[in-house]
Amino acid sequence: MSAGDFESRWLSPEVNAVWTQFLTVTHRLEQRIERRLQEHHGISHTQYEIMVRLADADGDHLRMSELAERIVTAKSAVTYQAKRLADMGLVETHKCDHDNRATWVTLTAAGRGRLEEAGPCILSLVREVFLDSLDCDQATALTKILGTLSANLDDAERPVKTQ
Amino acid sequence: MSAGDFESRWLSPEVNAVWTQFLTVTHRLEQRIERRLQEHHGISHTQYEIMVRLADADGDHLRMSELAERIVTAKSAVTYQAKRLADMGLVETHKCDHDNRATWVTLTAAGRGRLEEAGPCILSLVREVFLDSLDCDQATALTKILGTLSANLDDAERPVKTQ
DNA sequence: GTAGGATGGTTCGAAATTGAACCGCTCGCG
DNA sequence: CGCGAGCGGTTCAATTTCGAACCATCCTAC
Repeated sequence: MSAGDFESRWLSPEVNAVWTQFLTVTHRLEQRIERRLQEHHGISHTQYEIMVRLADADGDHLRMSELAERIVTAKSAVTYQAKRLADMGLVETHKCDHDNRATWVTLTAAGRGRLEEAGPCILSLVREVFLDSLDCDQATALTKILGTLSANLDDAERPVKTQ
Repeated sequence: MSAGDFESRWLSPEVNAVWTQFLTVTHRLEQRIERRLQEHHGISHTQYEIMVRLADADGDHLRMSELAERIVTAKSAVTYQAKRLADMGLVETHKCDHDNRATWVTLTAAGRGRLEEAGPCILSLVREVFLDSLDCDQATALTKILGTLSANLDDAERPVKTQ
């Protein structure tokens, strides 16, 4: 508590416990989602997230790099997964008229169908294990926490453009 | 708000936004940690976590499966990473006297040294981007949230032993 | 004791992710 | 126009992770 030198380099035991638990809990949750999705619906969490973003998008389509940005992965991973989803018939790819470089990925009817099965299934898990346990104060706190965390990450990402 | 059928299968827009942001933010944070660790200290986040758990443990050693449980990965992944850490000289493995099946993994002096460099580096990142932004209420809310989330995951993990 | 089931680890193959290298296309500026 | 910078995607090798199969050891009950 008063060991300034210590505190500045490491975390206090309590804070450290919170941080460790954060890591543990996010991993465990991720694993449960992954398993549920894989077992019940034959898709990975990444593939599910791709489809969710497409369904949210205007006209059910998005470019490769837009997808990469939204699901926070490398572009090459999106190329790979889009191919797999296309093989499954859940997604289609075609060139964009306006920009010959771009590749559109669009959700097929089958893709939408699969999403309508999988969505409620995994959302019920998320609610059950996570969201439903929050009381009102906790929910607003979590919202705020995520907001500032997001903003901090944004800031940290522009290394030079400071100010 | 009143569309009961809708609400029960999907998430309300606001809650959905929180959930999406949760996924995004955890991914982004993970990536920043990974990159920082790799660039500045030549180890992956998994390897770092292994060493942290060892340093926390009594006598600086832990068995393979204890490690697997604590960092929440498959046993085979621990075998793999322990081998890599051993190649770097940061860790040593030897058989346990009491149980011939078990393999002890212990932190070497070099490992402890590396950890003492890397720890403050990544913890400062975590504080800067995450922990320091929390006010008192948010911190206690987060602690509680993580606690119940953890408990919920525990419950969900015993599929049969209900009651 | 000893058979059978559980526990601890390793090995193997399959799948996924990453970053770098690369190609083609677009756009702005002279 | 046309050149060069930068964007959008793909490909490739390297790394990591997972789960299943497997072996060895331990332990309990008979």
